[in-house]
Amino acid sequence: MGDLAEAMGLQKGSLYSLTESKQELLYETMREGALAFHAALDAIRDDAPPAEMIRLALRAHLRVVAEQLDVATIFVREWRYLEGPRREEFVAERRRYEERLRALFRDGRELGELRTDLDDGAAALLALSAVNWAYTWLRPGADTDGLADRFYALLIDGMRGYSTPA
Amino acid sequence: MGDLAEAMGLQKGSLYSLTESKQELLYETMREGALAFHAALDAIRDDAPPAEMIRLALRAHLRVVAEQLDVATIFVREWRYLEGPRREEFVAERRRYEERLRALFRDGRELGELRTDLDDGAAALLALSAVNWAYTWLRPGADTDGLADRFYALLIDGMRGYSTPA
DNA sequence: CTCCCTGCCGAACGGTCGTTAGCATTAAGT
DNA sequence: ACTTAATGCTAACGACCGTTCGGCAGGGAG
Repeated sequence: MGDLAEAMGLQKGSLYSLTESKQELLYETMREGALAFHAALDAIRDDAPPAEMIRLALRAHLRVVAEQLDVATIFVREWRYLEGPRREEFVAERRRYEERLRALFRDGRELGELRTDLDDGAAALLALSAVNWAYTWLRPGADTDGLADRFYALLIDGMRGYSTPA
Repeated sequence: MGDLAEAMGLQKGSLYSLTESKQELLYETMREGALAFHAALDAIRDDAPPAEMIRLALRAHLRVVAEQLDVATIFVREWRYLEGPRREEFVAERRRYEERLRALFRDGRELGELRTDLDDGAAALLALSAVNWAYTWLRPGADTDGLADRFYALLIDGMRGYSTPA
């Protein structure tokens, strides 16, 4: 709170006419993160084939991380300092997001675009790991679309064979 | 330190006849983590083909995470509270580990087992993201070998086509 | 011009936490 | 038996930090 006040040019105590508590601040930032990630996912066209949806979802997620690095950091790392019902709300929110991502892989399998023996749980976990870890190395201004496409290519076509024609 | 003392059945102050400071404790745990990860990588047979090396490296890493979850957590998340030269030492140590992993992908490409247009930087980053994120969901006692093999299969063969015959 | 509300200040409170210092106890070494 | 060292306890210090509270300034409404 001291650092925040200094950055705002205020006294420490003056913050409490703007927010209720530090927890509340953390909570609101978490909500902002959840909103940003879900909104980014909402914004991609939902009439694309499943694999393309996955590519766009990776782009959307990485873009949020790069453009709102502080919010993303809260959403990925600092959320665990939330207490009580606010923490539970976060866990539910994140589970919902992960489920949306997993659904993309399940659709891809069921609609025949991805391999029929795909373990969509592992696939979603792998993709989520990549994007969740991104806050540690992504720098604002990076070419997130290019990065997402590289990850997408690796995930879809693998590292062994050559890419199958589109 | 209070929690630690309580867990050891000691008074807070008594810890300081066993360690120099909290920083020192954090530093030693980080060293233990670095040692464990490197040792696990050393232990895999180095005469295997590159792709197999990657599979074994994933297994080795996940095993360390599951068996020494606390140490792995320090190595992945808490290291940033290290200060001064100890922090720099960690950064160098981690870079060395990442470089070792990246070399596996480079070898795979150069020796012809992985695709010739492989971006080994992105490939290593993807693999590292998966294993680094593991501390958030891996539970002790999990089947880490099976998990590693699932990740390996996804990374190598991709999610689209069927596995190429061995 | 006055009243009141809002925003901020300044200071202090209360709690937490890492750390230190001095003392008591015990076991080992010579 | 005397020294030495190790081990842990008690108590307290000092710093940090989130939060509270009384009061002051200033600007808009009446």
